[in-house]
Amino acid sequence: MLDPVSRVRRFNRAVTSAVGALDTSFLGRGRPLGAARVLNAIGHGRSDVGEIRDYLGLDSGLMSRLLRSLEDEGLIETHAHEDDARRRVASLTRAGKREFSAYEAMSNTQAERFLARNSQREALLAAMDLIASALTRDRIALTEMDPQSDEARHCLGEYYAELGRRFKQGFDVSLSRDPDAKDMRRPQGSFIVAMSDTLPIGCVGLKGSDHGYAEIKRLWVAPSARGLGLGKRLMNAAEDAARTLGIALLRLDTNSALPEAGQLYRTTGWREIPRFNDDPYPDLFFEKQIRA
Amino acid sequence: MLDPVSRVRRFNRAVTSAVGALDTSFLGRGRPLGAARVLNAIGHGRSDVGEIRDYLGLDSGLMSRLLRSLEDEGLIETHAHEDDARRRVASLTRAGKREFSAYEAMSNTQAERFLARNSQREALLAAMDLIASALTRDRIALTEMDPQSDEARHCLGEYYAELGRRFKQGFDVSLSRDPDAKDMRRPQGSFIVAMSDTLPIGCVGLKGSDHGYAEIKRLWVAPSARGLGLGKRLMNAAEDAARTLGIALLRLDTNSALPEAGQLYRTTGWREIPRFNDDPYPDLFFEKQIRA
DNA sequence: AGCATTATCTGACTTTAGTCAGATATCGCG
DNA sequence: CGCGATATCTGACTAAAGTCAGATAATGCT
Repeated sequence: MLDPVSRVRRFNRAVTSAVGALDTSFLGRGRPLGAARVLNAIGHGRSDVGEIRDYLGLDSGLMSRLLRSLEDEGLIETHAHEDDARRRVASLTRAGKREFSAYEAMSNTQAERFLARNSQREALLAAMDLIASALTRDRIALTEMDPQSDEARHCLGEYYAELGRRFKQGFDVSLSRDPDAKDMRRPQGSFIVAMSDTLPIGCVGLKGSDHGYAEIKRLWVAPSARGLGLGKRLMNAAEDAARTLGIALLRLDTNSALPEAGQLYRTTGWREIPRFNDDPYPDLFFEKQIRA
Repeated sequence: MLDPVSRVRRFNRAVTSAVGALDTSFLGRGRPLGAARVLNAIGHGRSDVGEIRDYLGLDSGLMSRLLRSLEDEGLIETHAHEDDARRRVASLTRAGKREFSAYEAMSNTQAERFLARNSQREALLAAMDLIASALTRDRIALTEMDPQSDEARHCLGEYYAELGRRFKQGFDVSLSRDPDAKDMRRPQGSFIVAMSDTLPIGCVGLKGSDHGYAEIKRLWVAPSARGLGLGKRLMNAAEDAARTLGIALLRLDTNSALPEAGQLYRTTGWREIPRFNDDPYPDLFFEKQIRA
């Protein structure tokens, strides 16, 4: 049982039984699993009834009854949607929030126990990130975000750390031409984060300027998400953003110590040009004309 | 959402939905999940009705009805157990085997598709092994096996490959004092493999001799299973085997390039002794007196 | 205003899963 | 042989999940 397929199937069996255990523990709060799932979906911020139904894959009749039962328990309230009175919006009552926290606490303890029982903590977490990214690759969402949001700052931190590891001389942001956050916000520019579920796994910045071109900055993909074509998706999104901002010419700088980046640019219509700034880190410069 | 617990929970969500997808595809064969699970348990070699019931955690009434429905479909037959007519033994009919293969094919294709869709194949497999080992650590079974079984040879192959990587001068089995398989079979000795589900993840050999002592050889734990105390469990099992064989003195040789092994021996009652053989690879020698 | 579309809800089901109290047959052991 | 233990089965339930055909109400578009 050593071939790749058997290994995947062994993994499936192992997680199936672990997942089953969590479901069983959820039953411990005296509520059927279906109702518990709806309650948790609402707790995690999914308020729109239709959205919850899609997310959980429920029939509309069933969904309606589950909502009713949670309402009867006094855990949720529903209101008509502001802009469309056909739609309903659910929210937790005070009691619902308590109940939701109890489920959250169970999930958290279970996760903590798993981590505490095992000594290869960092290796396990990296393995989990990798597998989760592979499993959810079709559900990676690219979202425009503020360059100073938690998600963006996480990505940038990881990006700088990686440059520090990969450049022979290390990397110090303060020596680099660090773009101003405001140049990566509309209307000057844009900052796009790739989210897999709740985890930021990649980013790219579009930095506007008044030199007649905008720059692509801080393209980063988490190690656990490489090989999924995410770099290309981020670059496309950045180009789309540039188009909506009426920008026709893009430039970027990079370093030959990051060969996969250079490779990506060369195969997606970028053209090498002479140095156009005095940042000490980059040694490769590219330009791309985009058409609206 | 970057703290360890959130990462574990993101992983949980990702695999939950993947596992759910497989369950749904199992429904595609027009049979409720419960019946499909019983059929697959039988196909995987679990024939005893009680064993299946335990494995799947079913009530005896429910189990009985599921068996009956599979029988009505003509997929299985049940007979009284040879030695105990109260127990029943189930087996697949020809049609049952066909149906089972159809489920197997679905599981295999799903696994293959997952591997094919992702480029980091080896990294993914290693991550899956690691997580599966961590999740099933309580269910790792140590089994005495023939040193020439597939499982044993897999372990030995991995062991030699690892020595090759860790010894500065590499490792060539033919230069080492490779123990004869027959010295690691009863009644001379023993060979023990640690199985996690169907995957061999560790081994140890007990090599009998006529010098008044036996040797511990080929202690190996798969990288994905380190940190679970498996080395110690394997050593204990080998000592137990020695006791049942009436052996009172154990020796072993090892190399200082494998510090975790030396550490294990020192903390479990082994005492360093002078070189007792002319094998070119080891540079550390230990001995342990065991009491019956 | 009229009408097809959309979102949700209600009522009337069926199927699946699970529970529990006996019934039946066999076994191990004195 | 007799008796308590064990393995499975049957019947009679309940609960949960899921299905489906309308009903109701609001919306978007002409």
